[in-house]
This record gives sequence, C-alpha cells and structure tokens, in this order.
Amino acid sequence: MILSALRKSLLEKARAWAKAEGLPLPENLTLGAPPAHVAADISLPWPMAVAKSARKNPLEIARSLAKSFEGVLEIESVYACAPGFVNIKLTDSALRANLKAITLTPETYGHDEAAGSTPSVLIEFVSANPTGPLHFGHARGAAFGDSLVRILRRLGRKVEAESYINDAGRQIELLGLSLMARYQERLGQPAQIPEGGYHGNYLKAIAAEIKNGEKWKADDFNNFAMDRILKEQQRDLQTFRVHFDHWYHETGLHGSGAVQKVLERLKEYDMAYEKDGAIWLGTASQEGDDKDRVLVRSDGRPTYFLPDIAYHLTKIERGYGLIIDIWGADHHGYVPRMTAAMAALGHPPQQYKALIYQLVHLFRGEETVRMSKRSGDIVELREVADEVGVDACRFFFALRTPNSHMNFDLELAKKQSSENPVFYCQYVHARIGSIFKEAAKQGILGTDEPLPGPNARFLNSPEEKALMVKMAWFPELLKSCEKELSPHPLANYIMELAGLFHPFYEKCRVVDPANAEVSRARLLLCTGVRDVIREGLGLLGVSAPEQM
RNA sequence: GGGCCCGUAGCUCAAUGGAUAGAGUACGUGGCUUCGAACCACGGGAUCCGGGUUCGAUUCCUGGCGGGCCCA
Repeated sequence: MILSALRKSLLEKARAWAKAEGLPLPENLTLGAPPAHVAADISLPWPMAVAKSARKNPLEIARSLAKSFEGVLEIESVYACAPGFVNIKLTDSALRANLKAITLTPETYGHDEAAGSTPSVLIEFVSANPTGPLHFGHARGAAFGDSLVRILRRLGRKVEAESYINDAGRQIELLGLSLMARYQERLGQPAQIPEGGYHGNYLKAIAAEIKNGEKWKADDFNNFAMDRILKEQQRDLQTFRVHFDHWYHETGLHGSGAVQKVLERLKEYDMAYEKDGAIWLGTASQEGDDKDRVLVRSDGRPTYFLPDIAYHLTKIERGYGLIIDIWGADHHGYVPRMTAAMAALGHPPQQYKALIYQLVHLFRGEETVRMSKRSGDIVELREVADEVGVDACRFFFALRTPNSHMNFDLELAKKQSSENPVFYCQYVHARIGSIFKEAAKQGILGTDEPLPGPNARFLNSPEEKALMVKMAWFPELLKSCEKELSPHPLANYIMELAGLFHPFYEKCRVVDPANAEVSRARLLLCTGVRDVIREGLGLLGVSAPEQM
C-alpha cells in the first residue's frame, strides 16, 4: 500500500513545513495521477489551492514544499511544475515492494487499515415487486448495488445486502386473481384477468403447475404465484452473480405490529399530525418535497409510505450505522420523503443515503422498447444475460456513472458483445495464463514455485514501470468508489490497466530461457497484473477466464 | 407548469475545479516462422449556446435550447 503510506509521510512533512512557513496546515493531501506527457508518478495540486489565502505565488509554494519532501523514503525525485504542482517520482524499490505485496496477498490488496472503526452498512437494492420476472430495467440497479457491496467489503467495511419484498397489498390480490384466471382458462372455463391485473405469459406457466386448484382460496393463489415468481427472481439474480444477505418481507412488518409501532413513534415525536381525518407526516420541511405526505388515509387504510417507514425503522433498530437505498430514477421523487421520514425517526441525516441511478433507455434498432409488466411486454433480465452474457452486461453497466442516461440497443448488443471492452480486460488475464504455461514448458518457473522478489530490479522499461505505478493506484481507486458510492471508477481503472499491459506484452518478451532472471522478474510483474485484474473484475461480478 | 438527472469524437461513454479533455468502437495506413493479432503502432476527428465566479471551468452559479424521469 505504497500510496497510503506515502500520503501519510507527505502529510506529516507538509504540516511541519506549513507550520514553519506560517501557512495554513493541510488537512489532507490529494494525490493525483499526472497526465501522460508529465514525467512523474504522483502529483499534488495543493499549492495552487492555498496560494490565494497564503497570498503567495503557487509555483514558489510548490518549490518550497517540494524541497521539504526530499528524503522521503518512497520518493526518487520531486520537483515543482507550473502553475503550481508538486510532481513526484517513486523509487523502484517502493514499486517493487508494492508489487510483492500484491502477489503475496492479492485477495486483501486494497484493504483499508482504518476500516475497523467505520459503521456497519446496509445496502438495499433491486427490491422488485414479486408480481413478475425481473426485467432488464432491474439489471442496472442489481449490478450497481452488488458491485458496490463487494467493493466496500473489499475495503474492509462491514456491509450487508438486502432486498425488500412488497408482498402485501392490492397488487398481490391482483396477482392472485390473475393467476386464478389463468388457471380457469387452463380448465377451459371462461375467465377474465381483472382490471389492473397481470397479463404476462409467465402466469400461464405457473397456472400449468397448479394441482387441485379448484379447492384453493384466494390466498392460495396469491402465495403460489409469489412463491414461484420469487424463486425465478432469485435464480436470475444468482445467474447475474448478484448476492443478497437478507430478503425482507413486507408482510412481516404487518404481522409484528411494526407498522402500528412506527406510527405511534412518529406521533410520540410529534412528527405526525391529523388533518381532515387523515394522518400526515411533515415532509414538506425537507428540501425537495413540496407538501406533506399522508400516512393513513381518512378511511383508516395506511398508504404504501407507512410500511416503508416501518421497514426503514427496522434498519435503524437492527443497528446499521449507514443505511443506503439504491433506487431507479423513477423513484427519485421518493428521496426527500424518505429522507424526511428518517430524520423524523431521529436517524442522523448523513447516515442515510438514497442513491439514484438513471433508467436505461432500451431499444431495438430505431424502436424504443417500453417496459410494462402489466401488459406483459417486457425484456427479461434473463434474456439479455443469456444473449449478451453476464460478463459483458455487468461490465457495460459498471463502466458508467449511475447518473448517466444510457442507451442500450438490444439488436446491437449481441454483435457488440464481441467488441465489449470487457474482453479487452479479460484478454489480459488469459494472455498471462498462456505466458505462465509457456514459462512452465520452458522450465523457467514451475507454477507452484515461490515467486522471486529481488529479481524485480530488472523491471525498468517504461512499460514495466507504468504497470507498477498503475497497480499502486488500485487501493486508491477502491477508495474513490467508496467516496463516490459507485463502482465505475474501478471499471475504468481496469480498462486503463489492461491498456498498459498489451504494449508491455508487445515490447517485453517475458519467457526467455537465455535471460532467466529477467524472465522471472517479468513473471512476477505478470502475476501482479493478473491478480489485480482478477480481483478488480471479481469486484464487478465479472469472471477472469484462463482461456477465451 | 414545478422538481430531479443528463447533454463531451460518427456511435457508446470517462475525466476529486488543474497540466496538451481520455478510452472502446467505427474509419485509414502499417505490423504475426518467436509467450494468444480478442493484440500493437501511427492518423483524422469532441466539451449544446450565452453570461458570471476563479490564477485556472467539461466540472461551480445563472439564463436559454434539447432529451429522460417524477409530480401537479
């Protein structure tokens, strides 16, 4: 973890320096990756940031600061650069040590030492209605949430993934009635799917499994339909490599009296009030919401909002320090409401985050595909995963910020899948696999032999150094993902790392019996790249194949 | 009508307020008797428009234009 160690030493030096200079002490130092034309590994823009308040020329600050960094263990050279950067080149030995750290414990490289003190996190995502199969619209949220969970876990945070199941209410009655209609249809009886019911073919398939349905009551149809649909959803998510620690059922809230309890709690806190016979929550005080919201209608029926608050109260009560909801943009209007509700329950506002991802614009050629479960015109997650592949699909999502409005052409998706950048990254992994096979064949290094450390001194071409520096950034990238609460910086990083490997491969012959020591050193480098690519792809739910 | 998000290369997208705005793909030209050419090298191509803040704006503020979503 060369960069976090470096940041620590630099901050120490910089604070001592600032104190002596009478400048404001830096709280933190941002390490940046300089652009390609700059001959440096690390860059600090800090002098420019303080130049104004210090009333000094940023370049002079940078010069002076750079001087104070001389002698830091990991630094080969340090210099100031206009308009006010401090640029740093790392020593070969620091890079070598980092490379060894990767290859020794690749599965924990990137772990944050300070993770122990952070609160436990609950991330809720997908939470699809149990009234039909998962459609492609769910895929983005599923990939987003699952990758985020994996990355936070990799950093060492305590994270749990949860999906909420809306298995109560009118929609379930409609589902049961729709299934009943399909069943009667199967028996040749006249049947009508109710108004607002579900017309998808999946209910025909479920109806075909029913035995002795003539004795069933409404609840039996409800439960049978939900059970089958949930199993399908869970199977699809498994295929998509999305894992949940908990499935939380709404019915459990009603059964346990949690809904009633949260209402009493809100009244007790003086957050809920009665007006026109209904019970309201004062959400309008929350920025973004323009009016208060009804919790219980004047006829005594709760709105869908109330059980949702009850559900979120259980998240607080279960002891999570940070509560994250991941919703599609079609629910963004819900954010201020739930934020207000969490605040009303006394949960610290900075410990609740609702993340919104933009919906995927799906089309075939020129034609937009609308997702409507009720009409039955849906593109299932499973279909796309089967046709395009889980790897290509997940990497495609992982590359984009959740805020991007993506276009996804189903017609081109399959064609494009062979051009998907994921293969560019996976190819690196497969290529390295071949290199090791060749090395074993040539007797350079048995695959089980311990890797040599000191030989890394032979790694001094620009291509090799670029790879080592890039790998040193991996732990920082994971932290960026945490800061932005998005996996997309990692996916883009993997692309860049892969982009550095291919030219290395062209210029640097790895397996060469005439230069066994260089070969071993390069094999060590390859091991590091392979590990970082494999771990990185793994965090995105993408496989790292030995062969393609 | 109000709110949230977005507008970057032909296309799909990157870029904690930083240096010469990057990739993939498409297009053009080269490169396999040597570890996988699913690759590499080179080339042309881009910040929606107008103001403002800043030493510095794709990024922040503001007014338009265009699109997605939610609400009334």
